[in-house]
Amino acid sequence: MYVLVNLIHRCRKPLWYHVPLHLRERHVAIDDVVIVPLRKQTIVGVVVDIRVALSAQDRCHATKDVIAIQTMPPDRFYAVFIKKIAAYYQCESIYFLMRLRQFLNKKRSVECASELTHVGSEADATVHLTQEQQAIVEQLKISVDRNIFECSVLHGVTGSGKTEIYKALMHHTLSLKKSVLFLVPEVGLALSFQKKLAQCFSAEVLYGFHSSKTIAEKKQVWHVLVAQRPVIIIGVHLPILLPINNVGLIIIDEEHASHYQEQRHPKINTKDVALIRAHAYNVPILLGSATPSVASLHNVETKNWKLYTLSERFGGHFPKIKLVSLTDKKKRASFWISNELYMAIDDRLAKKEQTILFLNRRGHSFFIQCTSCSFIVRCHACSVSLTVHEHGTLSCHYCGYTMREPTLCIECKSEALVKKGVGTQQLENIIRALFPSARVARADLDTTAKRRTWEATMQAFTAGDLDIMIGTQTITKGHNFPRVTLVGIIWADIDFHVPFFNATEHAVQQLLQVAGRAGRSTPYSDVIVQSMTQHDVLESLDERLYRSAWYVQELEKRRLTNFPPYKRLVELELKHTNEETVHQDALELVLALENYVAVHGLDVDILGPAKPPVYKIKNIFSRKIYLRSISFQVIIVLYKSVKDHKRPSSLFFTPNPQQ
DNA sequence: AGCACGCCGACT
DNA sequence: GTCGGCGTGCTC
Repeated sequence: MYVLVNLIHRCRKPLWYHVPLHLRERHVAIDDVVIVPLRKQTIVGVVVDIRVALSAQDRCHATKDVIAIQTMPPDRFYAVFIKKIAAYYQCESIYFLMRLRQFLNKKRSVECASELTHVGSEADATVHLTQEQQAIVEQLKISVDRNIFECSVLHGVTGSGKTEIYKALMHHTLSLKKSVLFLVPEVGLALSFQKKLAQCFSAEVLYGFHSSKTIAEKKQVWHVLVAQRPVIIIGVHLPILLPINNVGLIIIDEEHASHYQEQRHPKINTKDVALIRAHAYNVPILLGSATPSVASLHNVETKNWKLYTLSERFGGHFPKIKLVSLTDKKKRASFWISNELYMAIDDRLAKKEQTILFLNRRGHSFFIQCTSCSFIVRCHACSVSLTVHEHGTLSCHYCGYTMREPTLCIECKSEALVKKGVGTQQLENIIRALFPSARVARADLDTTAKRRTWEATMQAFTAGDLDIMIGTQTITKGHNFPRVTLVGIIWADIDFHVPFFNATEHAVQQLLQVAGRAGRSTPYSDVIVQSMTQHDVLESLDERLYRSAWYVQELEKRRLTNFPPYKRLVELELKHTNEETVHQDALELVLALENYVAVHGLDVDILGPAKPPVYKIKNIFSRKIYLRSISFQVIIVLYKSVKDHKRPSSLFFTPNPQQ
């Protein structure tokens, strides 16, 4: 017997292998995962065809033997699901299996890993719900019971207790012997949720599955899935691709987060894949957020998605929001701290209350420039300036390249080097100088290596051992600090002018998330929003007005500019080591696309080619082209007409791109 | 993806 | 004459 195997190796041609006698009893089938030799390596592949004997033309090579047939967790919908996402991302199914590679590889020894020994008391299963929460849970339970595909958006203002609803639904799903996929947009959140949920679920049903878990811990999950036990799996990207036969509910928390899209190609978006999975498995999916995405809210209007609202805070009250211009020099205590913010911080210190200072410094950041020749220290491999870090080093956010801070200008040898922009480190120094007696800490999560100190900072802040915490996006989500009565946003409009259709959406969501850290258990609290320019969005920066004011305005803007959710958008990215080559390829690709659209009379807009803001990463140049249409299927037809053209650059397809 | 093969430039 | 750059193409 022979099998045709698609290799996990970006080897485009499937190859024939012989199934030796001792493996025949395993009844190899199409879509089975097998381990086969290739040259001197052993690699994983998927069976795509089976023959009793090979014809003469197929047998031109001496076929090698299959080494093993891999035991996968049983999952009757898995093959169909993988085929659907392969069609959505216009790539081969094998790419998705590559993400699960470490579980498929030879080392079978780990498969019989011993059961974890559980320590600690049995978890307390009681969940206390408000009437508002209880009513929502009862509605959602019905779709879990009935096993039907249903999308629900849970719009719960910050501090309204969305987690309590998740908990109740998790209990219910487990009681039906079904599993829950619980997804959050970053590892730090996955860790803190696991801690929180461990108080009401035993370690036998609660599993984390993400990059900060060891391989042994992940193998443990694999083992549990093979055994088909009903479990809760918490993660970011990977869990949505696991074969789980008994999924009963998928929960996407912070569903607005752009982080759900992976950074490397194919740029899988966990939320989109989860929607496809829920549909393929006929299970309900719950999308929770204090600031639901425009796309999800629009689906409530047009696609019969359900919308549930938690409009009251569990404890505490909503903060008072104050807008302050940063441009008036006379009104500043320091360059980045307005008088209003200074007075407010001073007031909280006197009252022994806590302050969060938020600085969003993605992209433009803290760099070194020469004042005599205006040279900026840049990365040699990426098209970005190097960022100033502690201990006199400069490093690149994209490739990690690090160098010592120069004392002379590299270009003109002048000594007139200045640090420009604002960074959390610099802000910390300013705050320490302004408030020498305050206990100040910084919580930015640049490297995963710093996770320990980051957690320690979070804990100290929660316990009240700190007065002021300075941080970036990582402090915007999830955490509950009861003693915070002041949130200062240093530079609110920093991201408003990013050239992407949903730039303001992401900026507003982030600002509301961080503003929501204030007043979790106090009757009063303030948010001071500092900005460089006047912006009408900032005027209505109140989460209670999110749907009634901001969303309505933003939706109208999208309609007028022909962007999602009114049109479907796909990003094509070309990459090559030579900039001239990628530029030529992009021009030719646009011509080919325009030609096909004209000949076949398709209703598709072709935007670009554009040189992206960061056009070189690790010495690879990039160009982007956007395809826009009412119909995703028409975009696919158009893409298929050009994807296999011969060109030096590699071409990548990203549906529903998130800036 | 690796790894081998192969065709041109630099060097003992 | 040989060493080694990496461009091209194959892997059952």
